[in-house]
Amino acid sequence: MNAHRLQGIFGILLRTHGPQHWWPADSRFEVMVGAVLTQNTAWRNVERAIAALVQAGALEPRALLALSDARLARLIRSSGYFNVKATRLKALCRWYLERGGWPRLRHWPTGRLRAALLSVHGIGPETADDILLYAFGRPVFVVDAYTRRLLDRLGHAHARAPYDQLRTSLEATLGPDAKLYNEYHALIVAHAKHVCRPRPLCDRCELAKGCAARKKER
DNA sequence: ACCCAGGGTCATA
DNA sequence: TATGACCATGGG
Repeated sequence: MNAHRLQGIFGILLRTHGPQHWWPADSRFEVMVGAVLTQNTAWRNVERAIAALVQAGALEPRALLALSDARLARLIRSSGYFNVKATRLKALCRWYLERGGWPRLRHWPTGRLRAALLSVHGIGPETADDILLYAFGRPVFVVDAYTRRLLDRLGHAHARAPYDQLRTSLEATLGPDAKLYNEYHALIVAHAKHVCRPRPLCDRCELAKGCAARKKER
């Protein structure tokens, strides 16, 4: 799939859904926390968990680390997998503080930052890339299940390829552009939520023209 | 009652 | 490399 096609898809998504203004958070640290909490979880449930952390004054790395595991798990209960995610949040906070937080990490080259994030227990490729793009502003294309599903339906050759293969393919085609990647990923999520559900309703959007799932249903 | 949601780890083949 | 079990809440 060439650059023109990818940009065309972007244009359709943008016209259909409008600018998304992502990531919905008030701070870089909130982006990082949200990236962990939203792992395989509806955003609605994450919002409640973040509100509880704010209420507890724990949306800050030191304050979060000061909580007991049980207390933290209770606060983020609504986001599901709360025991797992409590451990992951603490691991991320420790990593963040031990390296001097934003004042230091902001100077790290993207490759080193990505490798470091991936070394944190519970931070996989998508969570790392959410943080790189939306907290650090790095030109990294975030790939998620929605991205694969959409690109697969539209006939992208690497839609089912391993994570980094698809990511680097998209980045190579589009060129490094954090603003574009920011909006593109947000639009894909918006599209998945409002139009292109697992049972495709592609008739409602312009992408219907190239949608394999729609062709199959007819 | 079932499926899905802005994944990741670990054990196994 | 590629499956499958597991983690768990909340909405449709």
